[in-house]
Amino acid sequence: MRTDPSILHVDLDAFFAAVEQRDKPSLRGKPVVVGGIGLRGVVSTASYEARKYGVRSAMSTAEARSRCPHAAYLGPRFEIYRLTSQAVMAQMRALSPLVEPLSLDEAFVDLSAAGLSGLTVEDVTAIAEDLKAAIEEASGGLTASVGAGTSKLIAKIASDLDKPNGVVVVPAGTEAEFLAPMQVTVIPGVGPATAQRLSMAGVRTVADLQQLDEEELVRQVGSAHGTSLFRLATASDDRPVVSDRETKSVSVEDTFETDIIDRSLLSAIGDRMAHRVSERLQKAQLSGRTVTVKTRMHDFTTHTRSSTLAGPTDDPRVIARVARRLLDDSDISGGIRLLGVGVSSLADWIQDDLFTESETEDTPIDLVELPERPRDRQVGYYPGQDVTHPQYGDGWVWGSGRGRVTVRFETAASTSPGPVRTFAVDDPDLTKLLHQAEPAEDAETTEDAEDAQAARSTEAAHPSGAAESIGVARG
DNA sequence: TCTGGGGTCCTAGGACCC
DNA sequence: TCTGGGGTCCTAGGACCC
Repeated sequence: MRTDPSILHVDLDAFFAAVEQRDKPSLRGKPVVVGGIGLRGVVSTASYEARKYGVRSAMSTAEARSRCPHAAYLGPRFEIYRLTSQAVMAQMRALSPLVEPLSLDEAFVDLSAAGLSGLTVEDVTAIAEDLKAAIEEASGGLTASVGAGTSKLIAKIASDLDKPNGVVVVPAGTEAEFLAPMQVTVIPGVGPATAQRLSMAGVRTVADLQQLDEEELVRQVGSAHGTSLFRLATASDDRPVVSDRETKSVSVEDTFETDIIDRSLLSAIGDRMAHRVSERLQKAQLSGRTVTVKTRMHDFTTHTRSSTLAGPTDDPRVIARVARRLLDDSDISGGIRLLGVGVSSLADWIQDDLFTESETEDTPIDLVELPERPRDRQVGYYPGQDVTHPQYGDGWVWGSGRGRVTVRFETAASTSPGPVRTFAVDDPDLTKLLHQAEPAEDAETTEDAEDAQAARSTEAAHPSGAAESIGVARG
């Protein structure tokens, strides 16, 4: 066990909202809510001004709007947050080489790795104040709250006690009494379900927890959880600060504004998600063996289907193919509100493509998958088709019918959905992008003839014949 | 107008092998 | 023919975190 409070936990105050207030001076001092702004959005971060009205993280945006109608409601700008986060993390790394980021706005810093020892409460307080000043300077005015103690648990809990813009250092040797009066839910990992079980055993505070013996705790909440909870409650937490934790999975998911029943539309969306997962795997130089498809029903019940390949892949076609098969095995009757595609069992190397053949052996799937035949061919658009518009940029067809086509615009790099707009099918501004998947027999119009031509040239560029069914022309 | 999106870790059961 | 244990891998679901 450490003998001085050398672990810091740094937590940026209302991070997303604070960045927006930094970049838009008119929002300073006003309620700001960052999160999903659609029908089914939830709040990511509320500024302190908005919290006065009861707006909280994870609350539905609809409820937030009713509590604080005059707040500014903003969609998240993750790229900006990421850059700001990097600048902040750099300040911590300047203090100590051992920094463990937990998210964009939180990190542990181990001062002992900086060669600092025998630290008093006054020493650590001064270090924390200096760090806060450096963070404020480097981030363009963001404040942080810092907790310090002899362990991660103590530092983490301490950083929450004087928010925003505070510093709390817990002296070595006082940990158990520091924790004792607190509710068990202050311990990270104790959520509603565990709290409920513990309360049935008469445990509400950490002091209650400290009275329980380990075997009893394991009986209540299971082996792993019970053991770790017992250690945390008695403040015997010697978990190290770990600077590079490996990624275990990569996934993309989307909740739809309204439930989707149409299988061909879901397949097209699933293909897109597979491509985005692949892009992120490739960027991180990762590949994985297990593909998972997640569906959430109208009643919020959630199901996953997964399939493990013989070797790792980052190939969008392979991920899309497996995902499509898993989705075909899923019950979507009644419609689904969410679809997700993920890859896990990650390796930092990519096996040759050989395994792919054996994987698909028992479930033959055409290398070039065409979207199912559109139900409404006379409109000339089908779900998933790539289009472009001079004003809105590149997008893809979300749905069509009755002489109109609905398009979702999003940039390839963005993970968040863009705007959805509806056009007349003969709108001259809406152009079909060259697309592999358009069946050749439909090459009646000039555009379609170009499509067929493009399909052939795409074929030439992919001698395997395995051009993506979706997204060929996307930048 | 209920309930996001990105993750991590754990459990439990079945298959399969020794 | 019956009875078994242990280990590993895979799958599905759940709790939890920011």
